[in-house]
Amino acid sequence: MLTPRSKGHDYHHGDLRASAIAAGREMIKKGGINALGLRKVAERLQVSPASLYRHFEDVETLQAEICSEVRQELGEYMLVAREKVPKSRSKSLNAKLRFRALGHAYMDFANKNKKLFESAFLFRMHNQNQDAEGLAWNLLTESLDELRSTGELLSKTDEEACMLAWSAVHGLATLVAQDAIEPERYEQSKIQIMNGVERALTGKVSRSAI
Amino acid sequence: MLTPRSKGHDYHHGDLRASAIAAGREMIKKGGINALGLRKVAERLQVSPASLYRHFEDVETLQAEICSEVRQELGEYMLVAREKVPKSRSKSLNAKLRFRALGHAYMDFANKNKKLFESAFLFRMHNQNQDAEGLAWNLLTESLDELRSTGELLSKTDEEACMLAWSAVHGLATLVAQDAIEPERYEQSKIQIMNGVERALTGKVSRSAI
DNA sequence: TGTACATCAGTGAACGCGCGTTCACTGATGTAC
DNA sequence: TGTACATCAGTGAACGCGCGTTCACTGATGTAC
Repeated sequence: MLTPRSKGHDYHHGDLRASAIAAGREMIKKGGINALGLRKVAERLQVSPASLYRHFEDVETLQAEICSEVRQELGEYMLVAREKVPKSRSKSLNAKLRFRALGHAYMDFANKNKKLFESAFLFRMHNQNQDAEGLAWNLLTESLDELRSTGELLSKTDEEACMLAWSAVHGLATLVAQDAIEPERYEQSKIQIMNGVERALTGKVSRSAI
Repeated sequence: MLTPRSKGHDYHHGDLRASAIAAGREMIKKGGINALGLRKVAERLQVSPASLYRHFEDVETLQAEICSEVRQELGEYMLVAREKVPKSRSKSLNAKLRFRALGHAYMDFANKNKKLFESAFLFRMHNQNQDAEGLAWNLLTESLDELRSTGELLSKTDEEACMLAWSAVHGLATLVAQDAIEPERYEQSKIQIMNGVERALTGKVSRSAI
């Protein structure tokens, strides 16, 4: 069970599949979805183009798998951010802070990974609709449940809460990913969005939440 | 000054530039930004590929001009919708209705012209930053001024109003354009967004506005 | 422990394709005389 | 009104390029005996 590297130039790559996804991810990260190409991935991995067909049906499958992976990353990024929120005495404040952390994380991910974020939603595989986008979405509804259970959610707004929160946060994320927001205004904008959403959902904005 | 058509097969096209933009627009409308190609446009117009270089520096210029035109269309679509709003007695109700009309129009345009909308913001020409996107944006700030002058805008929200309104509306527009919203839920979602935004900006939602 | 063999992840050469762009050209048009 | 000429929007053929995909192949690996 020695590592295959030890034997001369490895005829077998080791884990070409994972490497291809990682390499493709980097290409999208740098140049957007159109920068990804099967031949370019092969060249980057010092491997023949044909070899990739052992692992992916075609180039679209590769695209879709990378995008799915990025959506998963986004969800995990949000999860981590939420868990970092320090516990506060008040349950309701806690719920608000956790909610805001999710929103911030979503937008920050888009800001840090503009091209990846932009691409992630362009190709959804039809076979698995709610795998990864589901994670971000589930975190949102979970968070709204939390707010609701502490009585912070205006009863009138309950139905529309999800839609508004999602659209507003996704909207700014999209704008920042497309460089439509001046970088120096981003942090401020992010807070404005969360304030607006919080005001719409709860009728006010907690000072300590800002 | 007879129409050039009258003379056999027209060697000169008439207005190749405008035709090319129109043809390109249709291609993007059907197949997204990647469906646009210089050779395809030429073929569609029954014209040699080289002829297009009399009117466009390269294919990117053509792309950019089409996208700019679509942004202009979007603004005009909003303008028309706003002017259709019947005048009401109350100035403040009037301002709200006009505001909502703008938001609805923005999202409706995206819903009716998914691919065009999606593409419109992908390519902004660097030479003219605020021509056409400016129109939609200017209508928004104009509308917020209107709300402010009737005293409907919460003073606290003033700074963030613009950002929230823009992000929320643009967010749903993006989602619907990418087929991330089930068609039968679109109308409802649209209203939810505008209710949420209005609540965030004014602290309440007028019954007569829904 | 050594040998024969099936497996299958890789190779490398070739395929056809459509793309954007170039170039020397042609012929319709409007203008000057 | 008729003719010579400059203009310039079109032609059509060719360019090189990079792409996704295919195919018969090769050789490293693990397994059965």
